[in-house]
Parts: sequence; C-alpha cells; structure tokens
Amino acid sequence: MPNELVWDRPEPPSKPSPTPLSRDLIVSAAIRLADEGGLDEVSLRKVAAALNAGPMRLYGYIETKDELLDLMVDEVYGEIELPAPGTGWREGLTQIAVGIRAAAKRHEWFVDLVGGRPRRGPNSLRHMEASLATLAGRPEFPTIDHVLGAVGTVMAFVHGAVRGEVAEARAERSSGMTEEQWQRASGPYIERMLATGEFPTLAKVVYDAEHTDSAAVFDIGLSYVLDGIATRHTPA
Amino acid sequence: MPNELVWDRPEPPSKPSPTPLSRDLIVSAAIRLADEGGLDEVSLRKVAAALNAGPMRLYGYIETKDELLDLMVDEVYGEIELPAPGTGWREGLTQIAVGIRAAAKRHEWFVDLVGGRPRRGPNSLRHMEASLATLAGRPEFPTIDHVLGAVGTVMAFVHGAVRGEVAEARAERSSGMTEEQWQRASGPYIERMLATGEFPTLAKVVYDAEHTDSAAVFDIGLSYVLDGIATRHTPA
DNA sequence: CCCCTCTCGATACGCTGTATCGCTCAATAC
DNA sequence: GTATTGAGCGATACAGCGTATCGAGAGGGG
Repeated sequence: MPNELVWDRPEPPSKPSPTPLSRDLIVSAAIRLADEGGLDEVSLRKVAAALNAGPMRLYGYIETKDELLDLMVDEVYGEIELPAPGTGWREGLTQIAVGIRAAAKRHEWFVDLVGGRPRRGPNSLRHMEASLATLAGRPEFPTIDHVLGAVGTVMAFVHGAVRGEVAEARAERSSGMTEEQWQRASGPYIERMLATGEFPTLAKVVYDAEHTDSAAVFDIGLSYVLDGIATRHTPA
Repeated sequence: MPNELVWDRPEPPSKPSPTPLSRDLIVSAAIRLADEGGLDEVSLRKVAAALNAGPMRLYGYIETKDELLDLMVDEVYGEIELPAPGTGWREGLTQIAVGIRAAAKRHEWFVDLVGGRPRRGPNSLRHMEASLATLAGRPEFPTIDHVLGAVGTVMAFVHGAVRGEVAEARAERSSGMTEEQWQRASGPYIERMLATGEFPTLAKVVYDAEHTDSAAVFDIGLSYVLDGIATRHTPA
C-alpha cells in the first residue's frame, strides 16, 4: 500500500535502550544536520550516527528517507505562527507569508522541499486550515473556490519568492560576493554577454539598479499580489 | 576557480570517433531521459550509456553533473517563445508566464531545477532580457527597480504555481487518483483528521470545492498578480 | 625509428538508500 | 523450570551514484 502515510502509523513503543530513539529525536537530529550543512548532510547514516545508532535502526520509525523529509517539513510548519482568529484577511495572509519566509531563512533546506511534495502532516494541515479560514466566510470571498484561488495564489508567490531568495543567497555565499558585485566585477562571461549589446535592459539592471533590501522586495511583491486579490474581491 | 561557468569554456573540438559527442548531444540525451523517467534517470552513467560512451567521457564536455543540469535548464528556456517587441506589458508577461507553464508541462523535471539555481545561460539571459524589456521604458514603470519588482513578482508566482501544479500531478499519478478523490475516498488519516472538526474550512474544500481546471486556476492567479501590479502602476 | 608527452577513459573509492536474513531475546507451553 | 517458538532488531550486503586517479595508447618531434 504505497498510499499509507507516516502519520497513519503509530510510533513503535520506546524500548529500554542505551540510546533511546523516537521520531522526534530523529527529526530533530535531521533538522540540525540540515541547518548546519544543507540537505546533503541528511543521510540516514549520518542521522543515525548523530543518535549513536546504526542506519537500519531508523527504519523502525520511518519507512523511507522521503518520509523523514516529510516529517522535517511538517516540523517547520509547526514553527510558523498562525494569525489569531478574527484577524483581517490581508493582515492574516501577510502574517502567514512573512512567517513562511522567516522559517525558510532559519532552515534554508525548507525551500528545497516545500511546494515540491504534497503537504499532509498535522502541522501542515493546521497551517492550511488557518490560511483558508482567514478568508473563508467573509463576504468578499463568497465561495470556497474564491478562497482557494486567493490563498493558492499567495502561497505560489511566497514559495517562488522564498526559493529565489535562498537560491540567490546560496550563490552569493558560494561565490563570496553579492550577485551584482559578481556581475559587475568579474564574471567574464556575463560581461562579454552584456557587451554584445543584446541585453540592454539586463545591463541596466546590473549597472543601475539599486538592489533594495530583499525583505523589502518580498514585501512589495506580496502587496502586489494582495492588491490584485483585493481589487477583485472588494465588497461593493 | 569555482566561479567559472560552463558557458565560459569552449567545447572541446570534435574528434573522429565511432560515436561523436558534443554538449548538444549530451544535453539532448539527458533531457530525453528526464522527460521519460524524471530527474532520477539522469545519471552520468545512464546519459553516457545512451550515447554509447563510458561515464568519464562526459567530463570532457562538462565539469560536474550540476553543469549538465544547468545546460538542461537553459535548453528549456530556449524552447519558450518570447513576446514580440512592442507587445503590451500585460500581454507580454502573460505570454511569458504561459510559456513557462507549457514548458514545465512538457518537462516536469524543469520545476525541480528552475528557481533553485542562478540562471546564467544564454537562453536564460535572453529570457530575462525579454521579460524586463516588456516593461522597461514604459511610463508606468519609471525606474529599473520598478521593472525588476514587477517582473520578479510575476516570476515568483509562476515558479511557485507551476511547481505546485507538477507536484500535485505527480501525487495523483503515484496514487492513481485525483487529489480530491483520494481525500474523499480513502485516506484514513486525512479522514480521521477532518473528522476531528479541527479543520472545518479544509473539510469544506475537500467536500464542496469545484476543483476547477488547473489551467484556469493558473490564469486566475496570474491575473490577480497582474492586477496588483497594474493598480500600482497605472498612468495617472 | 625511437622517445616523449599529453589526452582519454577504465578502474576504483567512498558514499548513498534500503533488502535481506541470521541472531537475540521475550513470551508461551508443557 | 525448561524447551520451543516468534518476533523484531540491526549488521551485512548490494546496486547505484558522482567523480579522482592514473595507466595505456596515440601523436608529434628529433
């Protein structure tokens, strides 16, 4: 039965052992490794070693590595603060969006997983419920499909934006300089391409743009999206 | 020098060989494999085998597997039709967005890579240039930073939305049924969770939502985003 | 014609996720 | 109290990965 979810299966009872194990312990160890060295550091061997166990011992708690990744994602969803009931829809969605962004900054590997797999963990479900509930029942969003459309759009933007931000941060870290520094200073290939004159607008970006603070860029994009939703869902 | 890009290095001259090789051949073979069996099928061994070569022969043309992935992404960017110069900004961005979506439907692996790495290939650059040029110079977008903000927002949405669509498509394929079918019919875990009453809005989604055609959902989301941009950038 | 150099790709290394299955130990039956 | 069974744990093993290494072989110069 390939459809069975981790969350369907009870955890095995904890046995007396010199090094006790549990899903929580496993997930925490995996998250710690991922925070420190990226997803590449999360191998079953390394996670098990961090818990003084052999690799196969983990298979009592999870069935595949993918399940471990699912649990990690759900754990991060649990860290995200949800808006209090009664919060305005715009404030509520904003709070959720910046919460996801903050979580992704804390756990860069999060963006590699979220949005690429179905979200079915309890924390993910709570998160979805809260997002939808922020809009549901309001006169501006008469049907559940309106709610879904709006929330889906915001989530798509947030996931895309956050993934892009992290990708840029990684590139900067691995090259040791800011993207525009890199483009402006060295990057013989980029320089040659820009020198062809084929990319006038791109050149303007590289040489003229102000490169606003990334949080501000995110906020501006988010307000675009929320504005667009508002214009179509403003009470008459 | 870790910053050196593939596109900086010339391809080695083609040697007389029973099985000639080139970057194009390698990339085409890799894309074919990825289209058929997902990114997991793209191993240097398999790509090389598809070209009747040993794995290490590829290293004359690429330096790492990541470079191959970069080349694959750039190839797909090359498939995306760009708006003719002079197209209105809204039409232009729409055309680009649906172009990316179509490409991602043809090459599902595309969503796993795009947005997660810097885009520096010639086709990617052309694509960025065209996107920016669609807005640049218009009175509604007085500075290059306005242009960047608007294009970045649309791209973030498109990447996030497309990734989500593909993720859902994969989940449906692997479970053999539609998401809502799955939730409604079986999914003992989901059913149990919904039965707790903790997720009233989610339950409404599962049982009441219409589940509109995914292309329509994408278009609606895109028009939200474009509307939001328009409201802030409408000439007075 | 010989020797040197340089290139290419077969071999090999360390790593991955996980299937297999012998061992260990607890519980049951007598 | 002892013998037998059952289950489950985890060491071992396997197939595959990306790629570093380095010996063989080809091509050019003397």
